[in-house]
Amino acid sequence: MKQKILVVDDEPEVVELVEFNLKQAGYAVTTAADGAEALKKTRAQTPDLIVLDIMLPEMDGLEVCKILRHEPSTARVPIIMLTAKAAEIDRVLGLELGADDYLTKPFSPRELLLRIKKILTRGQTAEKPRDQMRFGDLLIDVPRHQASWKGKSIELTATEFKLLVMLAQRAGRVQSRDHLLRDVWEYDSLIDTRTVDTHMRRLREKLGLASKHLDTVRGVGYRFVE
Amino acid sequence: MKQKILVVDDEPEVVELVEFNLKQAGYAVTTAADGAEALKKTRAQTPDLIVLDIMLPEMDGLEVCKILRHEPSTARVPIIMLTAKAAEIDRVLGLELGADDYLTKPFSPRELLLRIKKILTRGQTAEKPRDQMRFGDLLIDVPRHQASWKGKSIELTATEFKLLVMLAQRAGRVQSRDHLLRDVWEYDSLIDTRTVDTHMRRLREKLGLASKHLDTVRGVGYRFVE
DNA sequence: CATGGTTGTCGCGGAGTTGTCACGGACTTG
DNA sequence: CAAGTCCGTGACAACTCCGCGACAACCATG
Repeated sequence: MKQKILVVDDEPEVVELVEFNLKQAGYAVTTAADGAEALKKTRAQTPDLIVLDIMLPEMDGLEVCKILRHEPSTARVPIIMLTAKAAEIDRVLGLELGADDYLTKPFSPRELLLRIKKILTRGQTAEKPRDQMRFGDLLIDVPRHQASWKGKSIELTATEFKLLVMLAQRAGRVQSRDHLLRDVWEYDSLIDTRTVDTHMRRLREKLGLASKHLDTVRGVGYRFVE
Repeated sequence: MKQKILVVDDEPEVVELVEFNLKQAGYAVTTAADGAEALKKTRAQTPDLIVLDIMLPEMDGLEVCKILRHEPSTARVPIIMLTAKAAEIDRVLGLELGADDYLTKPFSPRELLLRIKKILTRGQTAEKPRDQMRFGDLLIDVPRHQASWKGKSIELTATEFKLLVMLAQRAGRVQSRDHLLRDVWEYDSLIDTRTVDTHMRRLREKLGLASKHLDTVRGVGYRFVE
């Protein structure tokens, strides 16, 4: 029994790219180009997962997400959000819409596939809320925008916090400076990649002992280790 | 839109009792008498919740649960387990099948209803707005449209009050200016985000000491702290 | 249409944050 | 082991962000 995935985006190229890759990977794919269509198709076929762009004509992705979450029959369908700008992630997280994951454009199809698999194979019991993460004594609470070590809160600036979250959410995997720049800063920013270093330093200073989670991978980038 | 519940038990009396009570409470109920039937009906209609007896002929409830959890389209359907003996609870828990709750027979229908409601209303993100909130000496009464500090009422304008309520209802979580604009001022108003600042200032002035609850999170937004 | 209250905008200024750069140590490579 | 690359560090200047005072637009009410 193939798993059904609904892809929602108003850019045909994106839809096509994603559709092709997902079908390749053995999923049954349906598509929608705007919010209304997305709602209709979701209700009709209850897909196993939805890939949902934030920027949509008329009704945007956040709105769609909200509505789906309020209808019992669709409340539990996992949703992966696509955002063009890193800044939008704040809104996704802040609204607590319960998106199961998100990705900033441009993204590699492989990356998307990985996340889809992760969500679909985890049962209901498996790791749930991504908006709060604990690594030993280090606690990261995204909606509260607060990190703490052994219960004592750590004061981080906006960028530092975002950087930490990005690293923690991809714990284990190395993130290149370019990648981090794209995700933490706006993706076409003209910022020097060495700037990331500086922010890592400041982040490490403030984290104190907890900075043991932040690994430098020489020649590649940084990695969050558990 | 009625929520669908599937009741699985091989004792007709139990099924009848539960079915009656759930229908009374406004749910759409289907039933199954054994494991195979349960699986078939679940796949066919994706109920919003399943009440599942452990003791079943042929394939028992634990088995059913396991199978459902492994199929993506059903993995997220909440399950309440019914057990005849308290000892069986250990098995339910031990197997980590991810039953969302359990009940030992004999149980009161009211008890079951309570648990069902609890499960169905959670997850829908539905931040049910409380109509009265207290934070220390600060009292916020939404229907009366009134806030008070140590019993003394605070005169707030319409916007100020709405702003306060929005923040308080999401206490702890940071709200970006954009988000506040969307919620307090309807939708895609063309209002400058800096306007939020001004209103925060006025709100703080009027709240006096109570304004300690209103945190500024630089670069992100505002947060109500308890 | 005058009045009083409410609401959105603007510009200023200080505190805090952020990006850059140059230096030097650490690690890699041949 | 010498040259080259890469990263951590300290310092600094530019900038951003938020609180504030002031003001004009708006709106209901008498």
